[in-house]
Amino acid sequence: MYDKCMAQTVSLTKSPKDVERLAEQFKALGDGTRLSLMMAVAAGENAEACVCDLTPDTGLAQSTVSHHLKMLVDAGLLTRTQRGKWAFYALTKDAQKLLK
Amino acid sequence: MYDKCMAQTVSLTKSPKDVERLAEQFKALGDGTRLSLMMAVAAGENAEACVCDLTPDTGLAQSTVSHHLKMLVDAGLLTRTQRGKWAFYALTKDAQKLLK
DNA sequence: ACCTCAAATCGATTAATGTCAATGTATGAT
DNA sequence: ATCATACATTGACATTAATCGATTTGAGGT
Repeated sequence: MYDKCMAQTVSLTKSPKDVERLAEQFKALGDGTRLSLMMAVAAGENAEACVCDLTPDTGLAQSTVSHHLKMLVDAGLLTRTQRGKWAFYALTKDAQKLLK
Repeated sequence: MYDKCMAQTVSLTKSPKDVERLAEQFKALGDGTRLSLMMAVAAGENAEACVCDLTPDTGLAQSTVSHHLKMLVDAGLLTRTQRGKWAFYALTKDAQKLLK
């Protein structure tokens, strides 16, 4: 019935580097804890939040939350701003695009 | 200067189950190999591709590619259709939304 | 029936990730 | 100067994930 595989793949639209960067962002979002953190930040007043507000809801240690937030910053999904004793995190453009 | 943390988080818009599902989809996309597979599928003729076309570009073993494709199907990002000896994979609506 | 080809599954190994407790650092208050 | 608070970093541990080779399944062809 079928005598050959009809499909043909063509060259990708994104460079390998772009793919890796995008994969890094997806990976950062691909964890329940981190995705919840992102949504908590987005839902915060002025669309930002500090660690002290974010930690309790997670049920995790503060150091763990801090670690996850760093990953999200490194992936270009959150910005970090120090204000007084607190560090405020907010979504980047990339994050808004991916979570839209 | 600042005497309290001003930010307040509010309840999330998505249920925990939705968050977990979405996180699973992001996790599935959060791997260079799988993301490349998704783009190769999208770029294929009729926006579909079979394993035999996808495998060579990855440089990985066929069993590994098959494993990744299964993960993408389980996450609801790809559909699988058997045609003759070949299995054709295509993007789901969810995938099109996330990769747009 | 047998053979071939495409793909999936299995078992094992190695690498990466999530988590915590403990410690370090920086900021502001007393 | 000391202290408390808010976060970050480190080191260790347990779990998960990526990968391969070998085997199995399934669909057609001879």
